[in-house]
Amino acid sequence: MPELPEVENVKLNLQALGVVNQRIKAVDLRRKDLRTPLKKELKMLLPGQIIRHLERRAKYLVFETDDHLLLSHLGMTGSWRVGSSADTEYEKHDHVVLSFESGLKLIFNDPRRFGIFELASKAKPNRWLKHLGLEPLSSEFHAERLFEITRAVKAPIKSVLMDQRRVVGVGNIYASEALFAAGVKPTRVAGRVTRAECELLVRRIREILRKAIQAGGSTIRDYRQVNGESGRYQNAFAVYNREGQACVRCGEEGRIRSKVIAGRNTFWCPRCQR
DNA sequence: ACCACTACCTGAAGGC
DNA sequence: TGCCTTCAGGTAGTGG
Repeated sequence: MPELPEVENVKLNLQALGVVNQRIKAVDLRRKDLRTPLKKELKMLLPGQIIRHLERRAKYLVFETDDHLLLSHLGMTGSWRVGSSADTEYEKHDHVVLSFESGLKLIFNDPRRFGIFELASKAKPNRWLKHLGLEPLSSEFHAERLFEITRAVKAPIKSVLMDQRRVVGVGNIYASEALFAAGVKPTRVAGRVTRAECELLVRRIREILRKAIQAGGSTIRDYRQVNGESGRYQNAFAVYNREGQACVRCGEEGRIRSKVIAGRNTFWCPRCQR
């Protein structure tokens, strides 16, 4: 997916469009399900509600309205784009349309339909949010904390970074990139990563996520900013999808290796990462 | 309890 | 050109 920087970028784009404080006019569900059913309650309960607040939690967009929470997850291929009430043409895989009284329209497109669009209660813990771990850009995410949560773990450090119950927002791309930047090999048993390395990992993860947000995220294929433009951070990848290429740090030809870890293709430089 | 692996779905790219 | 296989920003669920 869309990892933290992409979702954060969508949030910032929507905030800049002035979605907060707008009143929802209609919710158009153009099919019956994404990863989970698109329930009729969305159509019944949302019109008339004002969006009071919009935040990102992990890789979820959380719209807070007067009486509800509205959760949006982009899955692997989801994107929100702007339209206006004048638009009546839809594209393939446009599954949800949120219309506002101002005339603004938001359209959710998701070819693979791994995304989620659901109502949640303000009062009760939500099934999607309740097991989420540390926000990497918050102060709760620091070297000592990462050191603690990795101690008993025998799985590779990359799995911990991607495990949303431990650290949220870091997905397959940024895990490889952060491990490279910190000089830590993705296959290292998490429990054997040193304090000093945790220090470096925390710093690099933060740095890379921030830079990626500033670049509008990474577009591999489907992800788009809300204005339809691609992100730009894919141009800054040091290792992701660069198997066999020269390492940007040590310069040696044919250095970047890849291997499946935690079910996902993983990239690293065996010379720069230990 | 932990960890690796599968399934969910569509479309693009590569091999033949 | 076309058919077949593989792979892709995620993650809940499973089975060892």
